[in-house]
Amino acid sequence: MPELPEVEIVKQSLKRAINHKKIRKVIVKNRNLRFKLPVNFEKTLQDKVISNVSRLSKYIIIEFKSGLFCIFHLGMSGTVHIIKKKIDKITNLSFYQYKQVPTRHNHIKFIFSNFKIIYNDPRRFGFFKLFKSLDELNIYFKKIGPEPFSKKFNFFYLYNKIKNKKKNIKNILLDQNIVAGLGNIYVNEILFYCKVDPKKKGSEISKKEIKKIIRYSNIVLKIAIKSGGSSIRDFKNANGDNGSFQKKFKIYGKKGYACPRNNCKGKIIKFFQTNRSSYMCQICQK
DNA sequence: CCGTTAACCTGAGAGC
DNA sequence: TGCTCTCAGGTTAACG
Repeated sequence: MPELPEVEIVKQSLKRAINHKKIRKVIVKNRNLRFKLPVNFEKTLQDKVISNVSRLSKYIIIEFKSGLFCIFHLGMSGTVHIIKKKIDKITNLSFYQYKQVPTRHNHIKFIFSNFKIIYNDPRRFGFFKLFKSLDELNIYFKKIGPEPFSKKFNFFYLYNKIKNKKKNIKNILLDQNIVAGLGNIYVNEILFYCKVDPKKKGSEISKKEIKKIIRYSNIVLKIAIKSGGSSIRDFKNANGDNGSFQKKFKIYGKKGYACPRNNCKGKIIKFFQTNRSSYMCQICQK
């Protein structure tokens, strides 16, 4: 489900809620995520104080005062929920309040003093990992490519990465070791803006097109973050709010529609590239 | 090294 | 209603 903009949105809302707070207790209902949760997971995190929350690629990184790191990935269907504890003034009873609490697949609960965080993930492709130090963390992320917004993601970098590639540009851009954080929706959208055929080989992409890919990666992702991400099926930020970037999709999920480009008479077609759906206008994407 | 495929899971929606 | 089939925002182990 989540690509860079959605993960960024989750990170922002999560950071506001948990930064500088102490985890009082961790309760695990199901350890069988993408990777089995470490046996010491609950104990390691109990009573730890959070000193920062950040994002790298599609990962959220929680840093603790003690120097420990906990990272997690949402996979395809992971969601994070902040649930505030309210106290009824008449009965003095406390209860948790959330716009819509999921009933199933709540695998992990992080209990704080006046709220709790729930990790929900129906398909269980998400996962958590612990690292004892920054060095360990850096080793884990060593292969990940540059963030699309970073100066490292520039013309020379991308040109050298793709100039000899036989792989199609769509799959190149989905490769997290080339550039971090792009996923199926945003790669489809970016290539439409660039007027580039997703089937084109890396070696066939012109220098002009490389520059466009970099520029539109930045533009599309920035607008998506500003829109709160894309909520197609069930994406919500940690406060339960939907994003709105899905309303701005040009081609994703728009099979059979007319090309949204002015003066283009093309139709949007759908096809598969390595088992993942691709959309394009056959006339203006070359 | 490179590129391709299958596998990991559940649920929603389409078609019958 | 209900069955069966396809598809979904991601990653990675295993193979040639």
